[in-house]
Amino acid sequence: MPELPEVETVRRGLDRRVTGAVIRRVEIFRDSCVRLMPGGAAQFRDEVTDMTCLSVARRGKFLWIPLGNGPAEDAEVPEASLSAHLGMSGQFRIHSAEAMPEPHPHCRARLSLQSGAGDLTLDFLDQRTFGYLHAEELRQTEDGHPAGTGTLTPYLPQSVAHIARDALDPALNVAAVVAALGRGTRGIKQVLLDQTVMSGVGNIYADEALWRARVHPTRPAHTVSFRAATTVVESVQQVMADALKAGGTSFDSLYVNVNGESGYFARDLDAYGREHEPCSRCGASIRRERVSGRSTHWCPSCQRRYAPRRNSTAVRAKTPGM
DNA sequence: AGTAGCACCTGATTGC
DNA sequence: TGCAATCAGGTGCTAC
Repeated sequence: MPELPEVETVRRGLDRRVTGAVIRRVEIFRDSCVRLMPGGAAQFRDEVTDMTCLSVARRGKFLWIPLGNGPAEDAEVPEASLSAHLGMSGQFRIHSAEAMPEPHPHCRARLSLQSGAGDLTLDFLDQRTFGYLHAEELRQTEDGHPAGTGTLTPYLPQSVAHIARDALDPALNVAAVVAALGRGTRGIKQVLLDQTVMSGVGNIYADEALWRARVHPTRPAHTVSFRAATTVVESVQQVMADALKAGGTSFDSLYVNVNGESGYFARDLDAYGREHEPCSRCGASIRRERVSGRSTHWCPSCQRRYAPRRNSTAVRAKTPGM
């Protein structure tokens, strides 16, 4: 499930049942679900089999399980990382050995785990196959803070090193994010979606945060004031915290937690998916338009499109309406 | 350096 | 009814 609140819901579900368990068997049903490893599925199987899951960690939408050779102790230096990204449609499902169904048609991999509470299977499902698994090395974070949510250690997988800390990370450098949101020629929504500035924001919560902050999604970043950019960051943090409380947003069975259950935030969305419905703040009709390939929603009354100030000497092209 | 565009996939839904 | 076009919540590579 794509954005931060959904991935965090999955992380919590995994953490409760997987931490401390030992990976005993790996079945790969579709080789291409293992990426970023020269040896592919076979190498993945070799590197994770018989390793212990020390914890389940997350930064933005990236998940990883620090692996060790002995009993689970999150304080120790992990030997390796079992890393995962859910892409657009990835899911993890956990079943106890007694109640294990046949693998779902979209099941790409199944891990069999031995835990203190009994044997489990961990299925990785992914309809659109943009998600993936891999095993890799970890490295220390530069700031020495914990690498993300769900780990106390500063050890971060190599593949996550280029991703900024996420919106709900206490170690996030908010001032740097605010500065970045006010820089460049891209629209502010594009900057919000840039995972190297601040991670975890996807298409739904970008639209929601900008609606809350009353900022138009295509407004060029360099025209956004310090004050407005600050409000945008705070709105991102608030909307994600609200969504997390509701167990994330889901529209259908593609987006569920590790037990296959849906979250409830969809009914609390104010902009995303509400084209032609009245703005819950002012009543104007919510608009939708494709902006660089992504469906973008906003209130044309609360979120004014940027219109450069008229210049008496220059003749300007007519700016399109809202 | 910063940014836009496209490629990577499957499946459900919409429109002719 | 059947088939094609369109849409879906992400990331990363390439080329300008």
